[in-house]
Amino acid sequence: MRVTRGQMAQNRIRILDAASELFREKGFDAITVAEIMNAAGLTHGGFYGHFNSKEDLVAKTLDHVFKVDSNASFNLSDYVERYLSPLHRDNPGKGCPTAGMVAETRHQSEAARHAMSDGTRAQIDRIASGINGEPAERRRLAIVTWAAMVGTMIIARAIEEQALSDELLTETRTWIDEAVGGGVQGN
Amino acid sequence: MRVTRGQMAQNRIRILDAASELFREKGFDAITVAEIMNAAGLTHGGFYGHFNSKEDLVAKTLDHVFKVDSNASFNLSDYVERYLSPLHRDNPGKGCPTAGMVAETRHQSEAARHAMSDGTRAQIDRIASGINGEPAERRRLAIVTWAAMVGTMIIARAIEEQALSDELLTETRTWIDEAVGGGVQGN
DNA sequence: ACATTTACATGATGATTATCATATTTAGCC
DNA sequence: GGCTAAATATGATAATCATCATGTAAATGT
Repeated sequence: MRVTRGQMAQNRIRILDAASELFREKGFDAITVAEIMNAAGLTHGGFYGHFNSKEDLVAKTLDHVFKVDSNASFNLSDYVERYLSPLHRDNPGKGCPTAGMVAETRHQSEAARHAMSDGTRAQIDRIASGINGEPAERRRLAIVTWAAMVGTMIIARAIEEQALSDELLTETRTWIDEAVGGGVQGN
Repeated sequence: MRVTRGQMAQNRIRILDAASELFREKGFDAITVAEIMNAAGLTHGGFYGHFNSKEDLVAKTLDHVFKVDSNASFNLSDYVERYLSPLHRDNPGKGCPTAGMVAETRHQSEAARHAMSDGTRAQIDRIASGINGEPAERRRLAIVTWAAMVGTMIIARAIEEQALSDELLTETRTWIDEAVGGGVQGN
């Protein structure tokens, strides 16, 4: 049955939101088009009215999730504390799109990798804006901080030994506090 | 046709080596059992004489690759320089097993995640052994260094924009040189 | 109001792929 | 040297899934 223009636009968002969460949670390959549509409250057939292919959806999902992400207010210390937490580690579906999807993005379309470029650049700029010092130093520290956060989260999620996983989170957080804490701007 | 005990053992290694390279290159899901067996010079049917399932192979491959890895001689500065290079970024199949497989390991069996734990712990110890200072500080810096290396490589491989990708490699390398360079032991 | 288009549902289809069944050959043991 | 079991090859099978085909109802424009 046909629906309103507005309803259709809303459905599209619901699909993107569902895809975003499911992809972060289980990965692009493990999630089926039908599962995404179901999570969005629709059936699989309608999918191709919204997207050209699953590949297309992946790219659009990355665009979408980085757009949403950029609207949040940002305080570096708070962000790092929430990021490097067991809660975040244990809930990838609601968590950082980069930590959840970067690695798989390597095998995706150019459009998807382009979206990841944009998300990465924006994130580095955002982190750099929370650091004091010379521009070049701020940028370098922002890159290392972001890489360490993402790397720590991905490793922490992959390993079985919880004590080690916890330690990675704690130690990286402590290091960032020290390296960047003195340079944090604002409160 | 039946083969020698020795030949069979060698075939097993060939399967593990092939799996190791293909998994790093394309990911666990994208590679089929048949492809691995072909790369090992065998056909798909023989697979189940060596492993119980593909899931089993994934775990055994991680065990195998971290075992091989641990035999290499180790100098931190050289290692970091080779690691954070475009050559390494562009050849994941021959590259770091962690960078190539950690993210996907989250969705694998407990045995696989256990192997990843062991590999991670060994790697952190190895890096820490290349740093000077108090034990706790060495360990923390080793964790951050490793997380930043892995994170940088995963992101650098995922993004489309080469200039940004190159920059990530360079900046993380520069940071490690500064942070750890003064603390490097030996030559 | 009507005609038409469209958004979505239901129900194929064809490809892929892990795993199993069976055949074949020969190593390992007597 | 011959027997037996093992290692691999060849050839199913059954499930999964992206995508397509078609139906249906209601929204949109006149």
